[in-house]
Amino acid sequence: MSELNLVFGALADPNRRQVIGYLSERETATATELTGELPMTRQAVAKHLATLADAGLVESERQGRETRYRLTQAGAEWDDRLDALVKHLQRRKRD
Amino acid sequence: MSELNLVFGALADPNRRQVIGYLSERETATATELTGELPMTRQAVAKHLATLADAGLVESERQGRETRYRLTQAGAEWDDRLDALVKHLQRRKRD
DNA sequence: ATAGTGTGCAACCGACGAGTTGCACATTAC
DNA sequence: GTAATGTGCAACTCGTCGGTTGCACACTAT
Repeated sequence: MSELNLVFGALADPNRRQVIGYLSERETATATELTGELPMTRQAVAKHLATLADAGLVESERQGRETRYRLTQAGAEWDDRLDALVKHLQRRKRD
Repeated sequence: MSELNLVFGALADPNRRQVIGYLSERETATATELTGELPMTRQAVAKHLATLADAGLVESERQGRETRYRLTQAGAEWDDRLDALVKHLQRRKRD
C-alpha cells in the first residue's frame, strides 16, 4: 500500500493519535506502560503500535525483556501537525 | 463525533481524497459526473460525498434536478495540505 | 531451578464501512 | 402526457478493523 494510505489509515483512529501524543511527551514507552493510559488490553495497544510502525510513525527497539517504542521523525512531525490542527479548529469554532 | 475524527475518518479513504482532488480542479461537480472518474457506482460516490459533507469538507446545492458539490474552505485547505504532503513524502523518499 | 514479568502470535467475535442492487421520486425534454 | 435523466433511500453482502482471550516463548530475579 502507498505510504500516504498507511499514514492516513494510522491517523484515522483516535486511540492511535493519542498514542502519538503520549509518545511525544514521554519520549519512549512500552506497550504495557501505555496500557495504563488507554481503556484496552495490552495486545490491543500492541496492535496499534504495530500499525503506527507500519506507517513509519513509530519505531521499536528491544531492550532485554521489554521493547520500547519511540516516535520517528515523521511521527514527531505529525504530532506537531496535529497540535497545530487542533488549535486551528478551536480558533475557527470560536470565531 | 468530534470534528477531528470526522475529518480524519473522511481523509482515510483514498477514493475520498481523490474526490477532493477532482473537486479542486473542477470547482463543482455532480455525483454522476464524478462516477466517470472512479471505478464505482454513482451511489457509492454519493456516499463518499455525504461523508465528506459530514466532515465539513464539501457542501452541496441542488440546482434543478441535479445537486452540485463543491469544496468548502476547509476542504480547499485540506487539498493544499495533501498536495504539500505528497511532495514532502516524494522529497523524503528521493533523499 | 523456579516463579514472576514482559512480549508475541493466533484464533475468535462484533461492528462498521465500502460497495452493490433495486426501486421510488423529482425534474426536464419532447 | 410520456419518456428520459438525475437523485435519494433502503436493504443486502462482504471484507476489514478494533478488541478480546488464550497460550507459548523470552528474560529477569531470587
